[in-house]
Amino acid sequence: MQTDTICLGLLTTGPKSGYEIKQQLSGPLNQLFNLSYGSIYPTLGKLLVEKYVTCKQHSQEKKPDKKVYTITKKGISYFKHNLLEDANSYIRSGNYGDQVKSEFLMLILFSKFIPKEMTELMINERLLFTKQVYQLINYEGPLSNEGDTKLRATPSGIFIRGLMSEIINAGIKYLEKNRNKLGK
Amino acid sequence: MQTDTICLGLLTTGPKSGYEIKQQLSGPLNQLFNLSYGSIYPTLGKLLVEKYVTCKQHSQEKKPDKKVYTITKKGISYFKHNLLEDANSYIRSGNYGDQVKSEFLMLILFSKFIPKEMTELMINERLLFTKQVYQLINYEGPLSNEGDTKLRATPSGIFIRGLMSEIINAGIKYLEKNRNKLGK
DNA sequence: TGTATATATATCATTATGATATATATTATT
DNA sequence: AATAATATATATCATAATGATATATATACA
Repeated sequence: MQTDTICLGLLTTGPKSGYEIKQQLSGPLNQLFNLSYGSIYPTLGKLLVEKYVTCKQHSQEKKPDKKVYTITKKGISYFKHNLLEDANSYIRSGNYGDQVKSEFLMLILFSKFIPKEMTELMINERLLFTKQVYQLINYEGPLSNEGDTKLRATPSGIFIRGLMSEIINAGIKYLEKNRNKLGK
Repeated sequence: MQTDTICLGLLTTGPKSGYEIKQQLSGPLNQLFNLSYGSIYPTLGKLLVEKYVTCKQHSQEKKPDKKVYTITKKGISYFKHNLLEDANSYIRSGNYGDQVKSEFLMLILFSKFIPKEMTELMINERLLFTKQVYQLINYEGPLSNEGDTKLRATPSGIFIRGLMSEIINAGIKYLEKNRNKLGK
């Protein structure tokens, strides 16, 4: 899925800044699709030129100016069109897996070349991190991010949240039970 | 982790062609780190120039020429050095998560804009695919790929295989139980 | 007979990353 | 009280990676 489709998709739940789009993609619901600022900001610029979004500059007293983007009618139909094309090519592609780059698992794969205290440290940090993500996903209280709040209430948001929760939990449980088998 | 480090790391288990490196990264043990041919072949070229690997051209009767790369002593020490740097910066980074691009989950996230028969199809294909991956991971018989056979026997290979198996299984179980909740 | 898949390498336009720059407020540390 | 680090916010750009395409042959399949 292209960056423009993802940006527009996230804008369907309400106006957002580039910073908020990035936040949402790194936030509790997510880790489904990483995007850097270097691709988000230029994409929003292009979407503005092509009138798929409009932009309002909010000057805040205590923070830098915030550019809030709103999806247009043209943008919505463009998004829907792209999404259907993506769904079609996903089905036809024969490749139903995800694209993953796991620094952690590659380091574990080559862990026989790494001092075992270092590997232990890596596993400790990874466990702490994934437990935090697990708690964020299962957190039921109010969220500061509007987009996350809305997504959390939709069927797909609930579905994905549950899926991520199960997967992350399986990873935590496995790491805790089997980490001792790594060091031989 | 850079492409050169990964290529050298996979070559520590024995000589390989670019095609076999790609195979191993898409194979049963893996999906830990995707790399395209467009980054594997130029990287092997650079590693050859810098004498981190040697190359023997095997002309096969029925297939195109195969360039088999072997890691040198210089390559091994370069690999170990890079790996320790990567492990260090992983620990210091504060970012212990993975980089993921899941076309499937992004399509599910926006599934309210997709006809439900199409979403059903997508989920069916995804389930078939992940079940196949699960079987490949848990397959105990002989493997055609030498590198996979060797990796399967190492502690880190066994560890990662077990982890992937648990995670994939959690995903399958969740999808089967909860797919009906998506369409409302 | 024609088509699709597997083996095998290579290139390249387009896209994405990761680092860096800029600026300010708040929180944490020494 | 001073300093460092983190959070908010946008933007650019050199470098790196992807995804598509090209080339060539064999086998399996319909």
